[in-house]
Amino acid sequence: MTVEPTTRRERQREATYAEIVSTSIALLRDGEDLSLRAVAQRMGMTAPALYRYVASYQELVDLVAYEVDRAATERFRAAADTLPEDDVAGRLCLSATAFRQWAHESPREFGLVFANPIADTSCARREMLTLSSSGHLFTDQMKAIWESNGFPIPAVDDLPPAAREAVLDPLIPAESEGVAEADRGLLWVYMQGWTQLYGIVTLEVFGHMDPRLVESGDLF
Amino acid sequence: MTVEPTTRRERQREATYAEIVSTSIALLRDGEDLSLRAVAQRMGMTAPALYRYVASYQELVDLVAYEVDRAATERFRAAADTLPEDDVAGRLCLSATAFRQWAHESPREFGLVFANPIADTSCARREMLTLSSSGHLFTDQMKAIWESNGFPIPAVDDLPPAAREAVLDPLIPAESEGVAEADRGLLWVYMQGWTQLYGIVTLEVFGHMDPRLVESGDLF
DNA sequence: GTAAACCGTAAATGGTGTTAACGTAGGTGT
DNA sequence: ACACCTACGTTAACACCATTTACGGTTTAC
Repeated sequence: MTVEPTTRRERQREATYAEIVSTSIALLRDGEDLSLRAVAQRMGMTAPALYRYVASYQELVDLVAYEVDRAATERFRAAADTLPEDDVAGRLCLSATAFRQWAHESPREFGLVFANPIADTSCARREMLTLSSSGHLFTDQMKAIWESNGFPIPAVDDLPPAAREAVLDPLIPAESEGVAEADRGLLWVYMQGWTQLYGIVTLEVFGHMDPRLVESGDLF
Repeated sequence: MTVEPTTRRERQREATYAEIVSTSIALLRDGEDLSLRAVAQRMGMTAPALYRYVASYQELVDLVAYEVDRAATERFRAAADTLPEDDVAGRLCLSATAFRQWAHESPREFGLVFANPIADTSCARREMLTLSSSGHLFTDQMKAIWESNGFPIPAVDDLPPAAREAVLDPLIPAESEGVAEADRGLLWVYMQGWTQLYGIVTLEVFGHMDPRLVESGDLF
């Protein structure tokens, strides 16, 4: 990963940096809400000290959101791993329902990651977004299905111009690596599936959906 | 509507009640964020006075969200009214794109109405939700299309059990009035369409979607 | 060994929602 | 017409929040 000229000071710094994030996550898990003061207090520090590590409250939120996404993705991956590797469709299905279940168990975390404005602050997450964990997982699984099933994907030339741009030069979590340009139509169907899953789950989590709709019309 | 034993006092109360909401909306429109103090100041009052009218900040938010939804729905309806009444499909399409455009123009208001948790506070909106304006508009338009086109809808007996419950006894904005029980499959396709539209728009507004995807794979 | 960078502190500023105690006008009952 | 009471507003205070400033002590580097 990163080079490690760990000059002890940098190690210590990195450690508290990690502790800040983990403390924040613990805070959320305990149902309290995220604040600089609360995080600092749990660490035995005062709030202004955190400004040595993060530039603002929003930056802390972005950091935590990234880590939460990373951790949650592990769950989605683990859910898929209960099936053999060749059951590609089943694996995606399990990951998707794991995503939904996670969202319902921890709506606050879900809101943090997936229902927080990103664009306006030109924040630290714009860069992180391109390498978002959950996005990578789902595109990978999508690719696995396609390589196995060979289900039909739209030709990249048949896409609307804006869509063609978007799949050829993605700004959004999508593992474009390893997908030939001609097969980028795959990303298009990924995006459509993702909006569907995201829409359902978000409506449910925010209470805009009938709570009695459990496992029915999921992805596909 | 309501009976009107307006004893002058009640009229005055109702007036300031309305002023609170309208002031809040004006506040949002000016880009400032909603707070009891800000609203009170604009009205020439002090913040604690507002507690004579709303029980908490969250209740104010719910009230404002409801009114914002009502006002926005007028826009969606007006957009549809640029087409003749028999172009039912075109009207829905226009309303949907108006919805999307509105969400982009006023993301704060959009977040207020559609990306705010409802269930946890067991709040005042749970009742309001059942008669949400935008939900009614879209179900009405859906019904108009179906009555004109007669496109295929799933039989209510073919639905998964949970879905059958939900369409027969809806908790969610859906104009079930005037739809025979046997035709409630219509509500099912409404919900599916709504999740799709909602998913796309929410992703876009929150910046999780490639900004270069403008008008492409909308509803249908 | 000395200078500089780093990391923490306390104090203060201005913002938030919310509660309590208090006055004062308006409408109500006799 | 008088007393009463309720509704509506005030001020003061509490607890919490992000953020800035100025200051002290360690750790590193030269």
